[in-house]
Amino acid sequence: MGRTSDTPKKLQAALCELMWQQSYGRVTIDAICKHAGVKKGSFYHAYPDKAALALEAFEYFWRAHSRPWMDGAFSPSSDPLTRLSNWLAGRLEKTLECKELHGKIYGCPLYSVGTEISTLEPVVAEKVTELLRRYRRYLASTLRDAVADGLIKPDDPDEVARDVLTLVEGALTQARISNSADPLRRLPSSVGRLIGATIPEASKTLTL
Amino acid sequence: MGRTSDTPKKLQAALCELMWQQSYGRVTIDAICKHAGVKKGSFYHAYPDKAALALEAFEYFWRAHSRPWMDGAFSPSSDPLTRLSNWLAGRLEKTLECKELHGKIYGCPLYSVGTEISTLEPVVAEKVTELLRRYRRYLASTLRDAVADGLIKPDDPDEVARDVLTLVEGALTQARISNSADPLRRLPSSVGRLIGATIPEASKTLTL
DNA sequence: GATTTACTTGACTAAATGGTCTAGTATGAG
DNA sequence: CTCATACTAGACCATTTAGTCAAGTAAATC
Repeated sequence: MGRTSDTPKKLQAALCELMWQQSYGRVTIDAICKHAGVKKGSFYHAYPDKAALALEAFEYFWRAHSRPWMDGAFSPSSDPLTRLSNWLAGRLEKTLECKELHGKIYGCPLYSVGTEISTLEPVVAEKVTELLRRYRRYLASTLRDAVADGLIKPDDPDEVARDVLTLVEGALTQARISNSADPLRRLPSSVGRLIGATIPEASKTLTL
Repeated sequence: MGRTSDTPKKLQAALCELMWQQSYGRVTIDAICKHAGVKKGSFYHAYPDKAALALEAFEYFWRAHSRPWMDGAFSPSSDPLTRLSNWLAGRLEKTLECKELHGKIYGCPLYSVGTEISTLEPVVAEKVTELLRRYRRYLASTLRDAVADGLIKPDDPDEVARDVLTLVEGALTQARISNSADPLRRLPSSVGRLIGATIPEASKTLTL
């Protein structure tokens, strides 16, 4: 009974984009509504406050962007090291596209927004931590495959996966701060150093 | 002529601490003034706005905290790998102290504030980038020494220094988001993996 | 000690912002 | 078709916030 609505989805997408480009704190409720094409009354009908929306916005971000993209890049149909190459090359490419479009590098919302709200909204920070864990699984699985294929030494793959993710997220953050893609360009060789292997050159034709 | 004043210094220290614990955007001018024990008129006499103060606050942070501490940890009187060990152990120790005191891990203000303001205050972001460069110098110099001492392989020390800093800053960010010191505990072995050496156990008695 | 000038004070303004409320509207179920 | 109900609209209010200003105060220099 009653009507249905895609207002929540619109709000999630709006907050997602705005807090990624600016910051969580800088995005006002009015701005979210305006960007989503939704009136304030509808906002407060859907969510009690910004934090509640943020919680779902991160899940939306995962469902709509991260997961599909990660599933493609980390498809077991590629060699383990090629998966890593795909992943890194893809992030660089997307970053460059974005810079072309907006003149600014935004990095990864998990880290940028996560740091900002960690003292303010612990619940949202926990969600971010969970999403980071999901990312890590792709890496751990890939590294296990690499060990199985004899491509890297059998260090603890879970430990190394953590390091790789930390390094990549760190580089994305660096890229945002300095508004330069250079930290990302260095990643293949850096990650290679970390796992003790050579990450293959990215195939230019890859589209994901 | 006229009177002198330590208002700027008080404001720098206040913003430094507040934006580190919370975030740049969340800290209001009133809060800074209150925390510094300074009235608003004095604030605007000293600085045109928050960004101008932030610029000097970061320099204050460097002068008063980072530099003295880094100079101690990276003293060439220690072995290169011991310097790294000192550095990592010290950050962990400070982090744990802070958590004991405030119940929260704050990470590194360069990354946390840097990400937040990068789209808003490019000038401040540039200052952050410069400070990160200063950090990197300690690492590059240490790695060069390590190569000279035959402790690590002669990879490009500047490149590796970048990676080490990125990894450490990434771990600090992770620690802040998850409010856990675990990412920092893993650092010695992670950094060791990255540079291809074993970082020695930290000497517990070290005070810096 | 006089004087000049840098600094301090705190009340004031205007704008932005989070949040509320009531009247109205569309739509799914019977 | 109609009715119950989830949703929408947007004016409205109370606070918070950045920034101003004019009058007052302290100290460095002569």
